[in-house]
Amino acid sequence: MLKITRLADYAVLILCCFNANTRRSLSAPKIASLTGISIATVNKILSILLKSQILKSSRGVYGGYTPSRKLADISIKELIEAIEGPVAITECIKSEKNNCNLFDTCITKKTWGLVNRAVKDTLHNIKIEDINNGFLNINNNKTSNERILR
Amino acid sequence: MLKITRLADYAVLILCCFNANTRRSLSAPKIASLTGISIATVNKILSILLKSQILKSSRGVYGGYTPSRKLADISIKELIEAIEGPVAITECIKSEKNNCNLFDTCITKKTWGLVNRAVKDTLHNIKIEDINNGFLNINNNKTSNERILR
DNA sequence: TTGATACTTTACCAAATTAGTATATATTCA
DNA sequence: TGAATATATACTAATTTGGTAAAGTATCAA
Repeated sequence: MLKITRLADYAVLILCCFNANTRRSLSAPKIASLTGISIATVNKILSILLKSQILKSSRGVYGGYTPSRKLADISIKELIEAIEGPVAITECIKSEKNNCNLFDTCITKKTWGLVNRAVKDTLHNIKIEDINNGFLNINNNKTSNERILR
Repeated sequence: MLKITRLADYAVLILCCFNANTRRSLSAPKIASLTGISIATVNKILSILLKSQILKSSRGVYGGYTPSRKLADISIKELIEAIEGPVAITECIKSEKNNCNLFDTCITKKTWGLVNRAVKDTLHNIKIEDINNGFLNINNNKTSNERILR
């Protein structure tokens, strides 16, 4: 199904807990209580986001997590890819390594490549800050209007 | 993962076997040999597309399948939805029925609604005929450029 | 130095989804 | 009547997913 995983969904929700202005770090238990996600699951996600260097952390009593970059620079696409790996709406997109028997003869491969790019662009253009501001403008950028893909 | 199922992928490939000009019907074995998909799997997909009234069929020695409508009017979105059900990139999109514990409090719900619409639009704008012509213009229509979603 | 708080890593498992196949039946027409 | 075709249902193996558990390591303040 054309669906992101629940963990990726959670990752976005978690990033939305941080405030663009105050540089406050948040502990995992705090995030769990803010979002309603279980602490174990929160931990799992945070450690992935840490490895992807989207978050940084500090240990100890006053430890916690903070975004490594501005919320205006962190996109939904990044978060989804941190959790799920590269966005690839079909098998043939993610691989040189031919994981589909039809790879060589298939005539729709090219199409999926284009669709994939369109989806990725959409996800890339939505930043956490946009969500927090409650204001979203989901358009491809102007250049995409002239883009004729073949 | 943000991926369509392989069967949905196949469905698109199968529709691409039909020719916009000749109204020839194709048998399941013929489609299997054209695409390289196994006959059993082809049968499975064809019967789904039949129920969705995207294809019509006739039995008997000269039987086979034909698209119910023009290839210019059949979108990728339709085919994906025939196989997988409505496009819903998150749990909260497809349901009144609250399948996510966070439904009531979640602040990203609205965002996913907008992303979902953008993805659906993209898929809707690609028709089988476009693929067969090898010419694709994946843009949202002009009105979408002015669309400010909030 | 000790204990509370928090991060970190790894592994596990149940449930759901997916892909593919198999089997049996019905219809058409030469 | 038999060959070619559609139609329907059920089954299974493999994979993915969501969620949890357990056993650490680090920091800091009392």
